[in-house]
This record gives sequence, C-alpha cells and structure tokens, in this order.
Amino acid sequence: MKDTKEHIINTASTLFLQKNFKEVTMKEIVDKTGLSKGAFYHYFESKEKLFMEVIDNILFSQMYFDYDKYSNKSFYEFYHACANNTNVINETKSENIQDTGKSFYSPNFYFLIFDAMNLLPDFRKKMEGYLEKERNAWISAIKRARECGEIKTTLTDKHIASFFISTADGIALNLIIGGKYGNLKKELLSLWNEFYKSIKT
Amino acid sequence: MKDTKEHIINTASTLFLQKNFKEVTMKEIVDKTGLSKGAFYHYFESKEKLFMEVIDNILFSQMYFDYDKYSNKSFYEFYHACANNTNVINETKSENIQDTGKSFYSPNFYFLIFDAMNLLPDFRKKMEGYLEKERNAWISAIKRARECGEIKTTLTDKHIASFFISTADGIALNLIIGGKYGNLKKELLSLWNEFYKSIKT
DNA sequence: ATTTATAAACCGAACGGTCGGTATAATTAA
DNA sequence: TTAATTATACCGACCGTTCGGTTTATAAAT
Repeated sequence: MKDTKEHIINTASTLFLQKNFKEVTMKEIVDKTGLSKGAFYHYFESKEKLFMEVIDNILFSQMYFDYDKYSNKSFYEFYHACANNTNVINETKSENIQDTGKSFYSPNFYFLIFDAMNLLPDFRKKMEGYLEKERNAWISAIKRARECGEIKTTLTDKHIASFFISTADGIALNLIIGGKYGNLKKELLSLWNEFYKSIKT
Repeated sequence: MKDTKEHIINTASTLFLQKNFKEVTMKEIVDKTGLSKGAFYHYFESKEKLFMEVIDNILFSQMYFDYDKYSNKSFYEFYHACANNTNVINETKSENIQDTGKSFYSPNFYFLIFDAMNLLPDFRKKMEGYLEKERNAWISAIKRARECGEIKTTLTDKHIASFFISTADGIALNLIIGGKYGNLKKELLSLWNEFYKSIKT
C-alpha cells in the first residue's frame, strides 16, 4: 500500500528533523508508526534507504521554491515570498512533535543536511546546485529591481544577495539555539524590511 | 599525568569537530590517542564527561573573544578583529585532521552546539548568555561608531548588529556545505567591507 | 644504595545491552 | 489458492563500560 509507505516517511521525517541519523533508532521509527519491524522492512530495505527518501521528500520537494513565479513581480514581493517560505517545514511538521519533556530543539533541517552529507555521497553536489540556483534567483531579482528603479545602492547585486541568503541562515541558526525558531519569519522581515527601506528609491 | 588527559581532550576535539557524538566511537578515540580503553577510563568516567570537557575546552575558551579590548578602537578595527577570530578553531584543529577519503566536511562547531544542546541540560542557557554578550558587544561598538561620527545610516544599531552576526553564521554555514570553510574570513570581509563603505561617513 | 611498599598509569579481554537487520510464521486481501 | 501485508522471534555485530591484572614511576624503609 502506498499509504503505509508515506505514513512511514512522514513519521520518520519528523524524527529526523529532531535528531540526527544515529540518534533515531529503528525501534523508535517502528513504535511511532505503530507498525512492526517486519512491516517496515517490507517497504524499505534499510534505515539508510528510508533516510534517502526522507531527504528527497523534505529537502527537494518541500524546500523547493519556485523562484520563476516572481520573475515579473517587485523585489519587495520577492523577498516577502522567500520569508514566507522559510518555515514551511516548521509549520508542516511541528504539529506532529509532542513535547517529551527532554530539551529538544526546534525541528530544523540543518541536521538533515549535515547527516545527508555524510551518508549520501552525491548529496553535496545536489545541495550545491540548489544553493547556486537560489543565489542566482536572488541576484537576478535584485538586478531587475535595480534596473527598473525599485532600489538604488552602491552595494553590488552579489553582495545584496549574499546579505539576504546568509542572514536567513544565520538568523535561523540563532533562533534554533534560542529555541525560538517559530519567530524566524518575523525576525527576518524585521531586518529585511529595514534594509529594504535603506536601499529603495 | 596532565599531559595524557590533555592529549585525549585534544584528540577527541578534532573528532567531535568532524562528527557528532554518536558517530564518534570509543574505539576511535582510543585508537587515535594511542591509548587503551583502560587508560581512557582512568582519566574520564564516561564518554559524556569527556564530551563535556571538550565543549568547555573548545566553545568556552577558544570561542571566547575579548570584546572589551576594542572598546576604544574604531568600528572598522572591531569588525576586522571579529572576522579574524571566526576561524580560530579551523586553523588550530584542521591540521590534525587527515583526509580519510570519506567526504568529511570542514571541522566546525555547529555539530558540537547541536549535540551539546541535547546532552548537556544547562548548555543552552550558557550558549544564550554567550550570544547575548556577543550581540551587546556589537551593538555598543556600533553605537559608539555612530556617536563619534564613524558611520551614518538610517538603520538601527540592533539591525546592524543583526546583520553582522547573522551573516557570520550564515556564510559559515554555506561554506561548510560547499566544503570551503577556509574561505570564511575572506568571504566575510568581502561583504562586511562593502557594507561598511555604504554606511561610513 | 638497595630493597620494600604504595600509587598512578596503562592494558585488553570480556560483559550486558542495544543496534540494524532477517527468517519465519500468522493474517489479510485478491 | 495465491500473493501481499503484518507480527514475532531471533541473529550477529558493535556499542560504552567494567574489571582483573601488569607495568612503571614515586616514596619509604632498611
């Protein structure tokens, strides 16, 4: 059944967003899914294969953001859309996470990224490709905004892009450590909006 | 002997900078130190206790940065000093890391931070305290720069501080993923310098 | 100076427990 | 009846840790 497999992937996703690969045990996955080991290994040949599917499911579908959709919109709209997209995972997954009393940090995919780089040989290239695409989208959006007179600044397109991308990651990281990842969108827009004010014409 | 214990901590430090707590095995620690398990447990009562000492050693000594030293210097000097401090760990530890052929990422303490938050109950508060101190140092340095006419901008002190701090983390994260953590200082200063140009009087 | 006594440093086999994974039986669906 | 699905019992490998014992350094006694 397709449903059962998806159910396993979803359950495992929330676990892998909380803890790293080694910390999530098969017993845990089996218990949380309400299935047995036999049932699990009917659908997946190994824990690693499951992990790969989780990676694909989370990183390369949910994380995917259609930048082209904003190619004819203003830069203001572009970065607001990006801010809205940042915590898709948080919103879609955190509802499944019950507080165990232990000091879990917020669900975040930095775990996944680090683990995936260790476990999946071709992951880094895939990730780099994604990041490059993201960066190019930002750069072209900024370039467009400058050309059509939306913004005006001495800063180069590249550096502005670098600003938006790295602040997104950096603020996310800080909020995760502080246990306040839920504020990401708010914090991001606070900084981005004021920066935007300073460069808009 | 103090030497042996320090030797264990140093060896373990390089390991914990490469892999997370569970991925580093006792066998590995023992082999890399050239000691036996018995010898190890003569100095540490558990793997966790060793990990705690590694945390203290790396995060709260090496990571420590004396912001007060720059209280009478220019903001330009301040952020250059911070940029120089970012990859202290990288420089001091990476020499010990031999390339095993496996796709290790650059040594970085994001592993340590994540693991420490799970394993050590009081770590988060400690970390938050450190981050707050860091942020306050930035804010007061910026405030000073504004007051004495070094910089002039519509951006608030808080947001400028947020810019510097989050870009440091964000760029570091991106470079780790790309396997080019060694470029951190260069990349950081490239962005920071140009931003500085745009706000300096 | 040499022997004796005490402690620190170190070793590696072995332990109990948990890990991911498998073989096989029971159940359900077709 | 046959094939797909789920459950149970079980496996060997490996984990962190323990433990009995050896070696080496330090100090005391003769």
